[in-house]
Amino acid sequence: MKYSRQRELIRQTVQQSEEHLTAEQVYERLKPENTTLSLGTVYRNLNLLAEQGSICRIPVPGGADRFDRNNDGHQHMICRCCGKVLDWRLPDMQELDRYLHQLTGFEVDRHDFFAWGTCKDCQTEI
Amino acid sequence: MKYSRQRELIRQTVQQSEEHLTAEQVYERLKPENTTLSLGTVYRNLNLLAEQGSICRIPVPGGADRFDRNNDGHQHMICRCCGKVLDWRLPDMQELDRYLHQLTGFEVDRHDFFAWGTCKDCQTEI
DNA sequence: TCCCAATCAGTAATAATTACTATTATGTTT
DNA sequence: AAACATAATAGTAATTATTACTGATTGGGA
Repeated sequence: MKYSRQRELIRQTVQQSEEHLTAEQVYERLKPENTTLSLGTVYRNLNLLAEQGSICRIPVPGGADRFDRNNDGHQHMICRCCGKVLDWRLPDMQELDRYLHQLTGFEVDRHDFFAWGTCKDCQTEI
Repeated sequence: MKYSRQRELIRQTVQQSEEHLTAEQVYERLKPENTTLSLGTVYRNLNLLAEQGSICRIPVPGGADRFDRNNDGHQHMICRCCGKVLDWRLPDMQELDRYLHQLTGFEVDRHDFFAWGTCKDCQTEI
């Protein structure tokens, strides 16, 4: 893979962010300083980086995919009300994989675990 | 909620299918016998039925949502190769909810747990 | 039977993402 | 350092999944 300034900027943006950014958000953050940057370039590079493993895709059902600097198998909790995404960790995923393999012959290579609900802030608002 | 012939047909189609159908697939199955049926009607009713709990939405990351007759909190395994969706069951989800609530205050009302990988059939093909 | 809101069909619009194409940048070879 | 091959880009068009809109139809109670 050939170096590109754009890809480098996109990787840094995701890796330096505390939030889980969408492609659009990455674009918006970089566009002011990089006027010729194209949204297509952001999408293409986020896909490349996710495939290659340097960032992690969070394929949020019913919304735009988000990207996360961490790629260490943590899970996500999504608030139906405000769309916030929280991280948490579910232990013993490997054991689950072994169990599933025994049961079905399925070779699992990744998990997307979403817990849907209402976050603390939104509960008090209602 | 008022009765409608279209909604009834859509519910039956999902509930009688062994597979996990997309809105498009439900439409394709019903269209030949119901020439005036509209795709919008299929989407609207699938949403209604899912909200009301008589069918279950499977929001597949990176693809069209699928609908399942079962609504009993089972999980799904998706084959990257052929797109097949398998069912399985993860025990003790309630305990997990309690744990998450204690940890974050998040009120969890549903889980989407996807295990991604390669199914038995596709493994032998490669 | 009359009425009204729920539902429909058909179409247009939207949102997220990918595909296409001509141009530019990168790394390598002379 | 100039020339080359090709990966990557910008900008735009296209695609996919889904929702919104509108005027006609239908279900079910008064």
